[in-house]
Amino acid sequence: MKQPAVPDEPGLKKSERTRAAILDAALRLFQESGYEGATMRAIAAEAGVSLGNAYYYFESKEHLIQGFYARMHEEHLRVCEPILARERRLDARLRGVLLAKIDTSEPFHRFSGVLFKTAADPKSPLNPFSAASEPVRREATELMQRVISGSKQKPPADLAEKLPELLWLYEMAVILFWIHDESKGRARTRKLIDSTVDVITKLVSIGSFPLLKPLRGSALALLDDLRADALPAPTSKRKSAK
Amino acid sequence: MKQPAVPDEPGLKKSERTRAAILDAALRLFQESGYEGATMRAIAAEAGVSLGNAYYYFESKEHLIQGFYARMHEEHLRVCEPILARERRLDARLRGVLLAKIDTSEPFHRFSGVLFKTAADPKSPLNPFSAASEPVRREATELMQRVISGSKQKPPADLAEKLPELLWLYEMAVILFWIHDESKGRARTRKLIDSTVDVITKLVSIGSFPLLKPLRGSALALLDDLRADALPAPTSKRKSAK
DNA sequence: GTCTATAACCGGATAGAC
DNA sequence: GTCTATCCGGTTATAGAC
Repeated sequence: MKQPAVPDEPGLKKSERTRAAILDAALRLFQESGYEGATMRAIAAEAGVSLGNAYYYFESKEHLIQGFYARMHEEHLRVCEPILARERRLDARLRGVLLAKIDTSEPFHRFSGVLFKTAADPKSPLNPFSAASEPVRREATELMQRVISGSKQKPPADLAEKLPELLWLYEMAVILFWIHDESKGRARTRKLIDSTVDVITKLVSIGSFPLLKPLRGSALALLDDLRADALPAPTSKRKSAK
Repeated sequence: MKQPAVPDEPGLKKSERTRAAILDAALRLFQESGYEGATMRAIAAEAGVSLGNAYYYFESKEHLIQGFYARMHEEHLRVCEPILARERRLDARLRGVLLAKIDTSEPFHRFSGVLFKTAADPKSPLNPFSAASEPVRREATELMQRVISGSKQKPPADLAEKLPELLWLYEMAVILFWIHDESKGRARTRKLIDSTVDVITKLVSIGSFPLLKPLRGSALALLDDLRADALPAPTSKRKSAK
């Protein structure tokens, strides 16, 4: 019995270890050579397994990226804790969470374009709207819920209900911008975050003016349409799996 | 052999005809078998040329999609003419142009996902923000300019200046939604267009309220940041963006 | 010098033996 | 679970034909 790699991890079955070794090798090579540069053959070799064996654990090269997602989100959560514990203003909380996101993502900026590329395909399991991404999506939305509920500002009820999802969509837009951002220190993305957080908190605070009621109604109806297409309704039970 | 295909087109050089034949074959096979299903070998065969020859005319499979873009935009323009001649209200003009867009795009919905996927890659020439896409982008923005200037409604000057670009971005968002839309007759995209056109025209009409001046200022500054990223801008000095 | 064709190459993915 | 051998399709090298 050969030990593939990472041979002395405690309390893990062999298959778990092999799987982890492949994922580790992949992430290492992705950072080193980019997504295209890291061939499946090289990843398998780096992990000390055969090509076919790598495919036994990961259906496709794209599926290796799922692990990347999960690790990045974990790291983001960790970094957000002190921010959410410290800040009480909505704008500071939102700004902190977004800056943390791009900071923790920085090591992967180089191949994030390819990542987004595959994520944009409606058929890809990596698509953030897909059923496969539901756990990640829910966790990210919950983080936004915490951003709101921990702040002193209280938006009107109908808006508050949709706000976490809206902010998640906004976070995705920021990430999209970041992917295209080649400026030094991602200065442009930082500026964008500043500007947009400004606009958003202003929108939320004036959102309760009676004058804007019809507009708010239209906008919220719009969000319902959006979700109907992209996501199964969040409250619905798991009645029919796709 | 000697005559590739489409042998009796008038007034075109052989090379032009060969090029057109390859593009025709590609679009035909894309619709028939999807983007992945249509292999370069099959496209070449369908066009009556060798594989190597197809690559002489089109640098890569992706480059075949450029032709698709151009044709779709042409068709869209054609269909928009009567709408712009007829309608005078901003909402009707905008709605008409967007519905025309998804209607003319319908035959290609099936592989539009892959299309968008490649377009999302920052390095791809198909990326709508890239330099290579500048002509298409400019033409689409000009169409939005016509939508505004031909309407009875007159937005405030600072907003009017940015509006065509904003509406183009909005159009892109609608297309992104449409790509993911599998509902019958694209009912969801149609509904989305209705809702968003509603919201947008309301925003434009209340956009001149003095109350909203600071918000408008923030939003317009935001758009400047956005464009600075998309188009190579005069470099600002390294001021601490923190 | 513009076109066209054939024969590789390379890497993602699969089949099937052990 | 792990391997080797192979397929398949995008892409490239390169040799000739017009």
